Amino acid sequence: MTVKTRFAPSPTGYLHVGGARTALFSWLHARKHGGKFVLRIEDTDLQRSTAESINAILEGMTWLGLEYDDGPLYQTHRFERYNEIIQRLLEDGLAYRCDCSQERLDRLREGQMQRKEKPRYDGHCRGRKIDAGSPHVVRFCNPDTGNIIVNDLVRGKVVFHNNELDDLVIRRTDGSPTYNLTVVVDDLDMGITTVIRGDDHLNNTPRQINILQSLGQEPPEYAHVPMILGDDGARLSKRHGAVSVMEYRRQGILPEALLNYLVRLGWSHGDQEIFPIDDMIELFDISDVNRAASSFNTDKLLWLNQHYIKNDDPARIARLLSPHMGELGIDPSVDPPLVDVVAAQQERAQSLVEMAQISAFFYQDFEEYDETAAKKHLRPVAYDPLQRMRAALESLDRWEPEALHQAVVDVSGALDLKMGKVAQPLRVAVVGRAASPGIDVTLHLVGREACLRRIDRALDFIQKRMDESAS
RNA sequence: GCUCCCUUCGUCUAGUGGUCAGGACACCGGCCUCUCACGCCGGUAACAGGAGUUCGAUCCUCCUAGGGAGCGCCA
Repeated sequence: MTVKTRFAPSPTGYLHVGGARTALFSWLHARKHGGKFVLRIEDTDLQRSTAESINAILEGMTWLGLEYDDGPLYQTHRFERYNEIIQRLLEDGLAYRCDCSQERLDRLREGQMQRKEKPRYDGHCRGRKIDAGSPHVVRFCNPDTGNIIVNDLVRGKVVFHNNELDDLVIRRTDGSPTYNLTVVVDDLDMGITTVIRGDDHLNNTPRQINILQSLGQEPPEYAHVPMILGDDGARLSKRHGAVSVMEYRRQGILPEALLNYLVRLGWSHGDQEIFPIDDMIELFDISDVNRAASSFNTDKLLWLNQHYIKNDDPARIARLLSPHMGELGIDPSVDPPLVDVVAAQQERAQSLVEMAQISAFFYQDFEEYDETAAKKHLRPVAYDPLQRMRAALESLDRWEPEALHQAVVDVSGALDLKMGKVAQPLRVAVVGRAASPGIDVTLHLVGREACLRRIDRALDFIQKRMDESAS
């Protein structure tokens, strides 16, 4: 049988990293086994489902490259089918109408809680004949005895007792079907062989198996993967920072870095840390996923991100960096070529946002010197070296890295100074900070005109300092 | 409250009835070096607790503690 998995989010928010990870696992499982991966939108909650949310989910899936072979399928388009099944269950006596009032249910619940029992429906309407024309819900007639055994691919064997379960509502008063019914019907109709989802659904599984069996069907395989926690061990939420997949894109994370990070959360293959997509598909095995929840660690994600930035084709990184430059008000299509900037900065940034920030000086004069850098390097002792550097640079007829490097070496030699004594003031003068790519590449990319202009500015700056201390 | 699930360095994890309990991120040293970064070398750091089984338990069993999920006319 061909493997078929699905990702079935409810469109009530953004695609968050936890959802993205279960989607990734499902996708990997399908790809590994040459199967199909389906995207299904569980939008039966008409109050909370929104079109924006659907778009956000689709956008997130696309960005991550988790392409689906079928879908998106919408549950709201399938109400007829669900009703057909509900009707069948009613006719077979496996479901029944219930008109218990909210008050009665509340009272029942309250009494059970007081007696320290698990709150659940008491089957009051099971034997009653309720007119189909009057307001009612439909409940599934859950077996009273026996066990349900789930052989979970991640959890192993989990046993549930039917006497712990109750008769759940499968159709609301307004005629709409509920989650536990729709999942069962959809997974069945779509031929899903492996249900991979968050472990918050583990407790729903026996109910769904019961419905499935009452329809005369065999349950699919299940794999309940643990959730993702925040740095502090609490359930991941907005206060931990970014939870939306698209937020990571805004923060300059590469999709392959996020995927690599997510696949290693709760899963591993020996000591391997770097997993390009093809490796993941080859090596991933859903049954190797850990049972315990794991905490999201942004530092490690950034490390992976830096790894991918560092090792990727500069042209691609430049393309991805471009919008982040735009955010800073820089037109990335002017000189120097963004690809050259990327090549120079590739090992120096953990994110595209950071790369944009540390690369702005290539395109525009900086506002102010970094205070400590100026204090340390733009001092009176640096005046003479800077002035000589300016002269040397001005007379240079080739503005190329080798020639620029030689110029710095020559000036240091002439003054009998270590190279750093010349290069650092020069760097601060040209970039405004104490850190940048190699001084030769930096000067080259900034360009002659801007370099000379900024050196003059630095000389003025030092002159002013000297004047001030003299008076 | 009841049912189900989980527990190895701060974090992600490997691991076996006998290991100096391994790797990665982070952190701390050092090297490289015009700065930063990269890279390289080294270091700190963990089997939740208690019983039992066993010649021997991180590993098997039970209990406790802690964490999580579910118990909706939400999904």
